[in-house]
Amino acid sequence: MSPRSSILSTADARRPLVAASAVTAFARGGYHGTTIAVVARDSGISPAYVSKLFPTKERLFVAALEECMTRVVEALERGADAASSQDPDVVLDAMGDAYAHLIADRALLMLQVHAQSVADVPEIGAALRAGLESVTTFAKSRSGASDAAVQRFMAYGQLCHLIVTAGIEQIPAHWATLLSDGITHPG
Amino acid sequence: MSPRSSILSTADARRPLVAASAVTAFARGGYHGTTIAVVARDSGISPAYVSKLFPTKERLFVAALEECMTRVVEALERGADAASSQDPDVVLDAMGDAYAHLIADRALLMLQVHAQSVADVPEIGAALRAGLESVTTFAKSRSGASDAAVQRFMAYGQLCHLIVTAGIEQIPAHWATLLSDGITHPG
DNA sequence: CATATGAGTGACTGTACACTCACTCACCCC
DNA sequence: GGGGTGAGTGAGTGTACAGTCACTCATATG
Repeated sequence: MSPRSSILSTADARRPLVAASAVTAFARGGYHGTTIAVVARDSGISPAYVSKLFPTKERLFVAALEECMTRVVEALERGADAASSQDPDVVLDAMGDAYAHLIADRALLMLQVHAQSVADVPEIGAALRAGLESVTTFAKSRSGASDAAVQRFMAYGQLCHLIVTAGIEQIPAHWATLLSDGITHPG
Repeated sequence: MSPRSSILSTADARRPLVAASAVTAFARGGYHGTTIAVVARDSGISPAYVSKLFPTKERLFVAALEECMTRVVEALERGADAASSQDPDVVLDAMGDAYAHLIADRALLMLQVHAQSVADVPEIGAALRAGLESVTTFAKSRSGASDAAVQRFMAYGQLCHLIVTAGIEQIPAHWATLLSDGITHPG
């Protein structure tokens, strides 16, 4: 243990930390709207080193997205484990609540929306599909719900994304409450 | 450019044409990923003149989004008019089919996804909310369906956006068909 | 014809950004 | 203590792009 200001780490140890910073940074500005310099600042390292850890911006975004989708599945898992019964609809509901709780800070939600926006970049599209596959298959197999119920689960998840990104939950008009009704918000 | 080939028009007549080009251009690359020069080329005018017609890129995007949302409502209207009965659920279904037909070329769909992505830009967020308000209120009032049915209509619309942007419809796996099932695709 | 008005542009400016490279320095093993 | 390996950076480079401006020219009217 050197008492020195040894901030040295291994590249392999640093990469996931940078990916975690990238999640919040890209969530804020999207793919094109976020610079490597911002991710570097959030990570406490130089832009040059970010580029060394992730050879292209695209790869950095993919790493962030993978991190994001992993956290989503973990949240669903925790929700399912905490369900009051193992009835498929109850489990699915519990997953929905867990998801709503997870995205209270908006970062994981926004990143998914941004990813949709640039899914035509092949590597990003592939990562998005992989993430959706794990979410969907997990929701289906863990809950044991019908295909239709899982589809509905995902559909209302997407509606939730729209409500948050567009800021609909703060609108008092009837059309807005109609959309938000029953969608669990962050406190 | 040779003065012969230039066809003079009024700025007010040209603006909507440029907005229409902007719809497809922004749909392709999103807000940050699309340059004014691209819109200019698609419109057959110079970048400088695009900037004269729309003083900022932001305003240009807003114009495109407004055009987009207007076309969506018009499509819903046509769908409702073509419904086989005036039963609320039937009308809503007909609107869904009309929407699916409208977004066959993906441009109007992609633009909405891109708009979500940059909805934190105040003017764009406002335009998005305005568009969603007109879609939602129209769907509700024209169909006469329950709030819950309209909410479901919108939720599955969002799921449709996800399916198309992520390219899920081409995946033969079960998780993918589960999501796409019953969502009308373009031929 | 003379002059005004407005459409439309070429050339430019300032800036921002992804990525590179030569380099420094910390740590480890002898 | 000396040399090798890899962490980490400062200073660039090339490029792309939003917005500006002085200008040309077409048309309209007296």
